[in-house]
Order: sequence, then C-alpha cells, then structure tokens
Amino acid sequence: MSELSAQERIKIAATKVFTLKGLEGARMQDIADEANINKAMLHYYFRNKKQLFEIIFEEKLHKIFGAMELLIFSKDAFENRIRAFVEKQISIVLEFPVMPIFVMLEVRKNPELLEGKFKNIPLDVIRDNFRKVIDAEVMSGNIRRISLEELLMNVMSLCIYPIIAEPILKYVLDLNQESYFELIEARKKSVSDLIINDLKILK
Amino acid sequence: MSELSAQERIKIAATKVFTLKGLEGARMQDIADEANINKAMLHYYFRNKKQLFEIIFEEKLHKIFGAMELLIFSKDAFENRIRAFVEKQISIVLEFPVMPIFVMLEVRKNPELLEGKFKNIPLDVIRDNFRKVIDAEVMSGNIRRISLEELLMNVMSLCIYPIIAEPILKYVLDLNQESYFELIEARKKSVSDLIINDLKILK
DNA sequence: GTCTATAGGCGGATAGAC
DNA sequence: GTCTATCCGCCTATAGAC
Repeated sequence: MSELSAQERIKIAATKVFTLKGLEGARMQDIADEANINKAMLHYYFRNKKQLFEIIFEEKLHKIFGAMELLIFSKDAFENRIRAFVEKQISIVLEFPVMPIFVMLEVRKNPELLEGKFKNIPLDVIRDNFRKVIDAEVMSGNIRRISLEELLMNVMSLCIYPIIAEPILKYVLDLNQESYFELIEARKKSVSDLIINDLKILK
Repeated sequence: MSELSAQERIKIAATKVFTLKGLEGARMQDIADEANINKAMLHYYFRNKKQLFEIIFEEKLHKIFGAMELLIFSKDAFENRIRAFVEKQISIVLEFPVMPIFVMLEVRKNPELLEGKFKNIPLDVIRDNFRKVIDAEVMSGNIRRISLEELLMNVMSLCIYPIIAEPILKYVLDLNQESYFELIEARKKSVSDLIINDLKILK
C-alpha cells in the first residue's frame, strides 16, 4: 500500500468512495482516511472534489470500453471472439462490481459526462467493424440474422447484471458467497453457450 | 398534481430525488421543491430524512419482488408464464428505470437494508415452488436441465440491464430515443424467445 | 397544518507554519 | 510536500408564530 505514490493512493481511495457514495455522497475526509493521508493533501494534489471525481470517472469509462475494442480487432473465429469477450467482460466487472452501477447512475444525473470523453475511443469504427463481422457471418449462413444492437444488449446484460446485482441475487436465491461465486464462474462458459446457441438457430 | 395529499406528493418527490442522488446526495430542499411544499413540512410529515428514505426504499423493494410472485402462482403453461413474467418485468422497470440502480447501490452501501424488510414476501416459498415447476418440466422432457439460479439470472439480466443502462447503450450504439424505445419494446418478445429456445435445447 | 427564522453541525476549501 | 487550524457556506432539524 505505502509503496504507492500519494497520487496513486488517493485515486484508488477516491475510486472506492466515489463508486459507492457518488459525487455528492462522498466525503473528502473518507477519501483521505482510505488513502491514509491528510485531508488537505487531497486539495494539494487535486484542486477540488469535482476535478478528482472527473479524473476517476474518465478512467473507469475507458476501462469499460477498452474491452469492446478487444472484441473487434481479433482475427479469431466469430464464436471464439464471443467467448473471449464474455470471459473478459465478466472478469473486468468482477474486479470492481460497483463500477458499472456508479457509471450508470452518474450518467443519468449528468448526461454531459458522456459527451467529449471519447476522443481516443472510436466508437463509430467499432460499430462499423462489428456490423461487418456480423453481416459476413449471416451471409455465410453461420448465424441467424441479428442486429448489432440486440446482440450487444444480450451479451452485456448476461455478463454484467448478475455481478452488479450480487447482494440482491444472493438474498433472493439464498446463496452463500461460495456458491454465488461458483455460479458466476460457470457463467463464463454458459453465457457464451446461450448466446451462440441462439445465433445458430436459423430462422 | 395538487389534488394529491401532501404525503403522497412528498413520497413521489422523494422517490425522484433519492433514486437519482442516493440517501446522502439528496437535499431535503430539492424534495420540498419537487413536492411544491415547504421544507419544514417534510419534517412534519416524516420525522427525518432517514425515515423518509427507508419508507421509500421499502416500497420499491416490494414492487420489485411483487413481480416474482406473479411468476409462481399462475396456472398457465410454463412457456407462457415466462413470457408473461418477461413482459411484466420489462414494463415495471420501464416505469422507473433508475430504481434498480438505486436499490443495487443502496444495498451495497448498507447491507442491512435487505434484512428484515421481507416479513410479507415469502421468498423461500417462491423459491421452492419455482424449483418444483422447473423440475416437473425437466421430468416431462419439455426443457433441458437448468437450475433456478441460472434461469433467474438470465431472465432478470436480459429484462433489466438494457433499460437501466439506457444512456450508455444509446451513446455506444448511437441510437435516438425513438429507435432505442423500439428496441426495448421488441425485447418483450425476443427475450422470451431467447430464453425458451435455450430451455428447449435438450442436452 | 403551514410558514419563517434560526440553531447547530458538518464538510469543502484555504492559510500558513514547518 | 505535509499538517493544523480555521473560515464559511450549506443543509438538517426545530422552535415558535399564525
């Protein structure tokens, strides 16, 4: 912990506190405590709360969309790319389950957060490429006709929701930590199976 | 608006503000403004912020789990029950898309929120019944072997995530309000199809 | 029941010593 | 770079008039 620079420790601490409490609910004192640092130092390294928040938020956004590039620029077979993406996506969310909740909520509070934060991520290129990949598979008769939108919604839903909703699912299904975790691990395969079986049903 | 009682208007206003801002981020003044009422009146009708919050939270929880009972106590064929549940679930979440995000986040902040709030909802009965229904279908050879846990995670994911993640999905997929809404409407059918096709693949 | 005024405390931000 | 002390505004909560 202490071998990290002050900046690093602050950012890690701020991520923890902001993701749980949100911009307005977070206390600078909590972040300072979590980082094992003086409250005044937060203002030394980052001018104010808002600025610290925006830096954290932007980093998290890039992490999320980084995985999507991986899905596009592989040369593997379509089915394998789906499998790789599902595994990667589940692993990323498992690292920090509150993060997607945090992003979804903050974006609703403040829609401008999305705008202009994507200079480096070419979403249009990713979309175009992925549509071409899907169309090629459809043309070859490998998969049924499906839109990029529907496929992506399905995959993202099945990967992300069961992890972000952990406390509720554990409660509703009466699961302990261990069996919940086994279920999620098994999903790295079963989600791909579900998606791929759906694609292979030719209509 | 004004034909509603003060209590009712406060609760509606508080729901709006709390779901977006969370317990700590919400301002009593914002709730008062939203309810078109004096700030002092909030404390007249509800002793304090925490108590107002808990009342709202509990109501939302019951709304979520109310839909699950509907899934169990129908006498319709299994496939139709799935279809009915998916439609109902999507409709409920569409009514108030921030609500699941709010619940997921608050429960993570404060795990005790779940405990003791379910005197009236017999989760264990619902689980047992649903397991029996699934087992009967498996025995009759109608569906493949699947656990309650996996099935529920899949259905909930596909219904809830695309709605709570609306702003992100619209941005990533470059959708306008209209085409996004069409996609979600179409999911009332396509999600059921996906789930049912998966169940019918006998392994 | 409704409203104004104000108490009281918390939290972000800064000044300034070291 | 680090820490203490402190300012000041904001927000919950209540007192008390009507």
